[in-house]
Amino acid sequence: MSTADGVRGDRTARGTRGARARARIEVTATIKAEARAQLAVEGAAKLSLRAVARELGMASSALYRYFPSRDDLLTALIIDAYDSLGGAAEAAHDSAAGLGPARRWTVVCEAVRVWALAHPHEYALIYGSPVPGYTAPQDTVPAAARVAEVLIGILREAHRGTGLAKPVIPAELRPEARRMAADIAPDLPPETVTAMVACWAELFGLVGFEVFGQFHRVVEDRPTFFRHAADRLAHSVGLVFP
Amino acid sequence: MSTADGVRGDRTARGTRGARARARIEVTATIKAEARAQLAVEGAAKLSLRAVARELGMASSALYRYFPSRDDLLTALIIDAYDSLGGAAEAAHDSAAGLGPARRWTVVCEAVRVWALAHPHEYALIYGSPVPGYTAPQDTVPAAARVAEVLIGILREAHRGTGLAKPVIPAELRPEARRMAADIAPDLPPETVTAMVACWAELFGLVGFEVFGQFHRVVEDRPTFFRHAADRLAHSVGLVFP
DNA sequence: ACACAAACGAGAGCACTGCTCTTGCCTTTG
DNA sequence: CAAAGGCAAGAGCAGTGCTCTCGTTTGTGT
Repeated sequence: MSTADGVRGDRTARGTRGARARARIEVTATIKAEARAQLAVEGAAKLSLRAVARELGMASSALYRYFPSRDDLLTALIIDAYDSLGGAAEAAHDSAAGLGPARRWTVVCEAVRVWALAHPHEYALIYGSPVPGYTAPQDTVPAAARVAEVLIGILREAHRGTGLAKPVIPAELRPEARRMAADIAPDLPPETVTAMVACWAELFGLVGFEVFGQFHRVVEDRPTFFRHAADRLAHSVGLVFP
Repeated sequence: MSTADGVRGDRTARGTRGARARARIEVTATIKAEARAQLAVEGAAKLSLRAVARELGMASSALYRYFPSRDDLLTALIIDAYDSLGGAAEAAHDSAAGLGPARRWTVVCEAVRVWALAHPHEYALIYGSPVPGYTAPQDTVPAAARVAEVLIGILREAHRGTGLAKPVIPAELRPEARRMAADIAPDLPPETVTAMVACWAELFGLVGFEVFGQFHRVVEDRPTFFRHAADRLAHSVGLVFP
């Protein structure tokens, strides 16, 4: 057999064995780190492959061995950003293990907000206008779902106990609610899943408005405002506070 | 006096009198129109001054007589987009004059959604990542407030009648709520204004998720889903359905 | 009415970008 | 050990935003 390790016929860097392959993933990580640093300073629009290469002391053309195009570099950064945000949400959830579902919901929401404020350009990359070709690459889908997964987990646990009220839904939304529940969380009531999807989007509306400056001269005490808004979302999805 | 018409010493195009000034605003409009056309096709990232000039049959350098930089052109487009969205919201509100406040709220929300889906790149320009220097120019503030103004008008009218329930707010949010109410709508209860600001952000979270494809393979019957979400927002801000 | 100044359009040019192609080195592998 | 292929570098192309200069046109104050 031609490729000894179980990797399909990638043209470059098959496997992680060997010094060369190791160097490759290390260089890839270095490039991403430098790109992320420039992203944090200038924003996605001004991220320049040549500037990254210059800072790394290599020829710009050499960079194309690792990322076929600038958009592919951006896509890699997008996936990393989703991962970082997902990790932050999961860490916040774990750190609040002792609290009830409603409190944990708020904690996770606040973690999303804090992460977004700490990484505004990365947040813009994933929840602002999609900069590359306007259609999100399929690779980003699983990474994007991690925050939602955390929220679903909270609802699932509340559903097993008694801390979950079932929202009301009009008849015309019933079929869609059943479809969504079957796809997302078959063990939860369709009404809960529907409300959760809406709250999910609304959460990022709140965070986005703050990160992008839409609350400038409108909301001043933003932590308090957000905390209450997250509580309202929790209530709206059916979580009850003790 | 040196400048006859009451305009301060702008270096270019003082006043609207004269054939030259008229030609100037016409050329300005033509440039913006062509830029908007390219924006709709390619998105803000790929909007090119040279391409606009090429399409208009003029030298690229001539374009700088009308817009000092590419970012200034984008800023003009941003203001126009805010204006267009605000106009759509106002038109929807007027067309629903006969309905009650809660119904009108939903109608306005749906108008925002429809406008955003019809002008995705312009929506991305104003509510996605702020492409130019990351701080929104002050000129955009009044234009941005128009949608919020429509929603406030609905709440104001409901408040005069009996169609507005007062949301509940924790004590720690009281001062901020009073401050917001004083700034935004002193004639409305602080609780209402606070809930309205949150709903405002949440509305654009819902719209943004749909426009930017975050609902891909999650929500299918999006009009119905959104209508119900808008109803929930109305309920959450205190509007009661008949 | 005329002259002056401002506004204008066009062209050349600079520094920068993403990306491709070719050339030579060097590690890995059969 | 030799062939193959990953790798880095350089040159080069087409495109970009933006500046500067140069005639020309147009409006206006004396």
